[in-house]
Amino acid sequence: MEMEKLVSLCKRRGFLFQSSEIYGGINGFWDYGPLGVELKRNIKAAWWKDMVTAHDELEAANGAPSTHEMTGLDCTIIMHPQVWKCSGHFDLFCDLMVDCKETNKRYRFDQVRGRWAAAKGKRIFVTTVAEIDEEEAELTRRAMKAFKLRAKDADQLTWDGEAVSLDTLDDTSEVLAPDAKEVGTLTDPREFNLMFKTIVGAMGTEEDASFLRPETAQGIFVNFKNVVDSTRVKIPFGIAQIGKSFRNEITPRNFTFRSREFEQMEIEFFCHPDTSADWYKYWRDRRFAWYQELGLAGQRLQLRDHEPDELSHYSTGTADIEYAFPFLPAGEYGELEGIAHRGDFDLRSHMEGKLDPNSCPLEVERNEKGKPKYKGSGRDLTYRDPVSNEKFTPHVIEPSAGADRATLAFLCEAYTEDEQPDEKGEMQSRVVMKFHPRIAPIKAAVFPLVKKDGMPEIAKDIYRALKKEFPAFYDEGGAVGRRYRRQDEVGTPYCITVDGETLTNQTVTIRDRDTLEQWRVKIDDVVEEISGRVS
RNA sequence: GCGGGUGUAGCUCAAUGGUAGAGCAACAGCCUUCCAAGCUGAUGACGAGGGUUCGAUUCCCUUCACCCGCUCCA
Repeated sequence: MEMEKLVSLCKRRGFLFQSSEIYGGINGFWDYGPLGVELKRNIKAAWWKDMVTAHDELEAANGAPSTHEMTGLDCTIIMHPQVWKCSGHFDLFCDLMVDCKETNKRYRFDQVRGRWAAAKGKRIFVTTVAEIDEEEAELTRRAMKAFKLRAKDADQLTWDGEAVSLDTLDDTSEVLAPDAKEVGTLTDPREFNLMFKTIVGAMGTEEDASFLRPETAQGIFVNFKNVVDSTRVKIPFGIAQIGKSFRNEITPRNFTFRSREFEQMEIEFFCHPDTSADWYKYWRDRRFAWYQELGLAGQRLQLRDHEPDELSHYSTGTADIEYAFPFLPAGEYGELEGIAHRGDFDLRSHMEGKLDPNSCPLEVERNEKGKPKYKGSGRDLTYRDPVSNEKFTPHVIEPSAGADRATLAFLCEAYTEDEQPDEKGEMQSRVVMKFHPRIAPIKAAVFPLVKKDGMPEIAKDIYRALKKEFPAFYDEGGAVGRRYRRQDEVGTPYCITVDGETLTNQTVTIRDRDTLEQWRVKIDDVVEEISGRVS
């Protein structure tokens, strides 16, 4: 399926629009139209129901180490700025970057290190981004090459000072960029804010700057103690949240896949360190099955465990649930959800101060004076087990899903072109959105076969009864075949038709979107019949 | 951020230095007793800004957006 067909259908039928379209649009922002909002709401509602409200905490789920509880939360988009400093986002998301005009590569200004080198009467600042233990060898290799020195002439190369970070230099005109052949190809450092910055308070200044959250997770961590203290939940338990997050993506692209404003569905699951590995496996498999149950059952969905070298130092396991979106090259997958074992990194960071993710065991990152680089809250976020009386910092399993990406995947998966016979028996192409009935924006449409003999009145009564239970649609215009096709294109799973037989025996036909099969049910049973199939 | 391409009606496309046509969709009506594209009618567009020109949708510049490749994907 070509992506343009889906994009076109999404606009034509009101699933997705470009944000601010009448003004030319704005890059990285998308609006959900009348049908899109129903689809996405259904996906979020299914997630919330399956993960939170319908969860059975009295019995251990299949594959789970024990019973567990689930609860919800909804916190603010703007939070105390210290949250982002301790979470690590401030350092990761607010960087000075330099670009190399020769190689088009981009580097973090403070991560490029180099040393003044001189030979043949010239002096340049040779740089590298190599690991610290390879730095000296790499600098030497690059300097020799830059001065066109052979190995036997190594003694002609002289160094001036120790290797330092690039951000200690005033200008970059004599810098040999890490991958460049020419000198002076780096741009001036430019601020790269991947978090949206805003000012809190009408009279606020830069000192009152805060950020729109780049993930919903931190709101859960900072409320961990509130939830434990205000409810009777006991570990193991999870806190779920659905909400908007914002990232100033460098290259928003691929329809809604990488948007600057997006919605996440996240669970932070808190458990004892000893059982955390089992819980990680449980969530990984459970979340994968969730997508399959809602219709992403084919080869395009995959569960991929991260390679050890992909993992953060503190994570003992991370897996991505990925979908082969049609806009990606063959064989490539895009992330729908990541399930990460995060250890005690987050809670400890909010207690003690930002931890250095590269330290092992994890230690607080410190500044030149030996003080924590970013001070934590100082609050005790440990947990005391009421039975064993053991006190520990819970470990966290984080299934973090993108609601917009899931919506897009369901749209892609649903889009189907098939051939069905017309009234003359000739095959005609048909576009049908094969949504799982649970997430279909409209659950049922009601048609009078023709506009006479009281059929519209009967159809309208059925329509009203259906509408009390779920989104339904009434249509009496044009040939009935055309009305069926219209519903196919928006993925309505069932069409109910009032015909001549209805007038004599009080039954109507129900037509299945995918098979086109029809069967008759009594008017009084229609609501129950459809309800049983769409919830 | 770099390079290439594109931008005309809701969608898919056409034409033109003298303000634009079609098909489908949508709307009203007719006809229709089960799988769109019969009939009649009315509606609807040159992404934005600037320049050249008597006159720009057309040529030029800028900008915005989308697509492809690179980069990025924390």
